Amino acid sequence: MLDYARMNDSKTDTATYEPQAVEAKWQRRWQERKTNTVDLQKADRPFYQLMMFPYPSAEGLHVGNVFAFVGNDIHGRFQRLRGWNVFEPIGFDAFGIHSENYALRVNAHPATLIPSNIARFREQLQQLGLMLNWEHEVSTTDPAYYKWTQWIFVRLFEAGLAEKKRAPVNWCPECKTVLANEQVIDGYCERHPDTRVHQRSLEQWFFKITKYAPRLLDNLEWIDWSESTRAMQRNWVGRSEGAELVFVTPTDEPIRVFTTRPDTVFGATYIVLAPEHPLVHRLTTQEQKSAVREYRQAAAAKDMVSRKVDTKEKTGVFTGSYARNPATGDSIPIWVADYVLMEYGTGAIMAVPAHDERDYNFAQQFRLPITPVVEPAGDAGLPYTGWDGVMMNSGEFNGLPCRDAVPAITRWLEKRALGKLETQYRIHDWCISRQRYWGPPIPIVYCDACGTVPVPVEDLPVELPYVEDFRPDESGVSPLARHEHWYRVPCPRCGGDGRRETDVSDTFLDSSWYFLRYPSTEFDDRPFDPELTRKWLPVTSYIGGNEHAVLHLLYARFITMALHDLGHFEFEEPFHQFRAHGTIVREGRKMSKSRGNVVIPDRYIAEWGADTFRLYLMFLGPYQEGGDFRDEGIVGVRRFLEKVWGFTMHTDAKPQAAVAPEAIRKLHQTIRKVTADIEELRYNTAIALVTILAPFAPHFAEECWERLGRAGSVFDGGWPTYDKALIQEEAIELVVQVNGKVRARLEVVPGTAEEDAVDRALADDAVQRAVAGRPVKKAVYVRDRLVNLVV
RNA sequence: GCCGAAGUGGUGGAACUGGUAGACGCGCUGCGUUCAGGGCGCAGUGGGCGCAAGCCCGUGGGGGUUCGAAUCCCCCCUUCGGCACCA
Repeated sequence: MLDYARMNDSKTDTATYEPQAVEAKWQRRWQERKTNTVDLQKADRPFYQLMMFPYPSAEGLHVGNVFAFVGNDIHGRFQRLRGWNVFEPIGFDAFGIHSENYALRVNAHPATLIPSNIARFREQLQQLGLMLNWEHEVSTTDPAYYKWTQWIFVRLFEAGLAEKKRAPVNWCPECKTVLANEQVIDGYCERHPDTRVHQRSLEQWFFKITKYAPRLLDNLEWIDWSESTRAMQRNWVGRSEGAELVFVTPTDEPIRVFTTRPDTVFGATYIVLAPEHPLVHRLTTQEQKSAVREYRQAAAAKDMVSRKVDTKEKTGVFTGSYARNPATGDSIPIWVADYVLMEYGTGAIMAVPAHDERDYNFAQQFRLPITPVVEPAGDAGLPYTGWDGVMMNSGEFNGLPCRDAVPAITRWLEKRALGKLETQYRIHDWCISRQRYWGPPIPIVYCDACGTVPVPVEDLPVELPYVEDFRPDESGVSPLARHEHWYRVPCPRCGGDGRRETDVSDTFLDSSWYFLRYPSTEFDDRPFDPELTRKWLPVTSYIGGNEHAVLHLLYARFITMALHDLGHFEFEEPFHQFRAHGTIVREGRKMSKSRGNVVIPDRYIAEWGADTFRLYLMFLGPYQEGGDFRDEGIVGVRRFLEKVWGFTMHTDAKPQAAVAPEAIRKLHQTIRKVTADIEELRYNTAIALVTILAPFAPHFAEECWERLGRAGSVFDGGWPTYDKALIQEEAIELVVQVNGKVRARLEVVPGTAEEDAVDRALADDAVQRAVAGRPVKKAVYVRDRLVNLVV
């Protein structure tokens, strides 16, 4: 409703701020004038600002996407204003179970849904006013893209980094496919929080990421990443330093164990094998045969969750055999128990009940001997697991501190070939096979004569056929296995009868290299042009959510390292700088559809405009922590823009107009502060001060720029610099403290000498009252800041 | 248990290398705007005492270092996130 009286009241002679009109105008103009594109070949100051490309869901962009993109965009626009040639590309991660499940639910085909979802996303992204370079858009479902995803598979296969093996894998009965370890949360499917994952033994393709474990960890020390993200990766890769020790058995094969405490080997009173351990069978005596068989069957029936949950109640069974403790020479019993896991270490442990909680529980339960070999520094009961102690009951090593005993004892055993120092990693190989439809087919052909044959590069891509029946089933093979006309092909090597691999690859393979593709989208004969790659990569700045810390970010690092080792480029880390942003909650709670508190960006943009919405999202809290979205808050940001609008419309554009020195000084102080804030991603505090709005509210800034009579785009105008001399105040407030408490404030000229400052402080009434006649013992002077008088 | 991040008014959050705690916003209170108000303007807004000038207390809790601590050190508590029968 228009109120003319009010409009006259507000003394507006220019139209009021109408964000919708301003935004539509500038979005159109940016497109026409190609404001947001950068010539990748010619650019001489490349800056690659990467945001995590979205999965184009049917629901459209959610506020988490918007928060992430706007944060990236501000940084990208800012760097551009500072003179960099900023490349800010976007794409769509459209393959995968997520899309496929949605298609199944609404009874449609993903191949028809995805294009319309992408169209919708494009429209929404346009509305946000991001500085996106649409000429380099990618979609992982485009054969021109996944041709190279398959090419990466072939390269890794040829390098021996991909292998097919039968292995116990995580099977989600709901997804009807295997999951990578990274996709299993506490034994439940990442996508189906109520569905327990169970073990199933299947032939699967694995990438040997474990081979890269040491590098994936070591490089974390020098890459410039958020500490939280690095910590998550460190935990996930999980390095343990220790030793591998050898326990001789009656069979010809000894038991190898991994331990982080080789110093305690004299206290190893029994051995435990995982139920799946290959030696169990041969080490089981006749009398124990049925008991062991029964136990192993029970363990196999348990799913991974219940096996890992109960940590106190231990179960196990004696094999009837004994092994020789390499340190004491004693015969110690060999047990089988499911608290030892086949996937970690060697699948066997030496049990030191005096110094390990689990072994202690087990020993008590089965009345096994407990021999202390570490004398604790203080008085600690058993089990004592600390490192502050000295060896006892350990022969010639008695009296040695634990830490020194580790190398000493290991070396002593090594002389007799019974041990060596060893490092273990928790990470497992990356299972990339998916028994589903909506993904790039794994480019392999099986041939009776030639075996496993990779599809030659010139035959790529292996296109995903359009099939109506793509519903997954329990069989453990992909729906593509039901389409004989597709999988029956001649062997690429001998031309004989061949059969395609029918599994498709994990979505995370698609997204593990998209940033390599962006600069090179125009080339269809190479995945990434060597020259452009040398110029634009590694990515200069990557900002995204920590939900991808151990999935996408780890896989992308691995693929980059592998391609580096194969000689494709110089760098081995894809993202020199990565910053994790926080999450947006609403009124203190997580957003969820069931709670009905999801922020729908379109609505806010329609009501308030994209600039206000962008600004508000950034104002909520520290970008790296996220914030609480409250509807009441957004109005303040809008008022702020309106104030600036009114001010701009009334400003005389004549540059020589006399401006108060005070205003110039404030401006320069602001420039200094805002420059530092944006560099550090402290967007919330930068906004509170500014007239320098462009990275935050780009349309708004363009409009003001134009109305102030400037030519071109504000983004080509450069970032203002501040003048140190102009920041200097003419008079500053000097705080006077007496015994650390503020008692007075004095106006002084900058650079006042200590003596003068103290004299002036003492002359002040309030200071005199506080001093109360006592002698001044000491005076602390911080130039232009404060005087502290100690009495 | 291990690793990481964080605890500041009614509220979201500011505070540079230790130097005026509470910027900026929301909310609230009062006043004004010839009715009204999801508008605008002005003033106020950490707690306590006081007519006032002013004084005292205050950054999760307890110690410490310092002329001076939200900030540094030690111990503890809480919240969030990651890892976890990982040997």
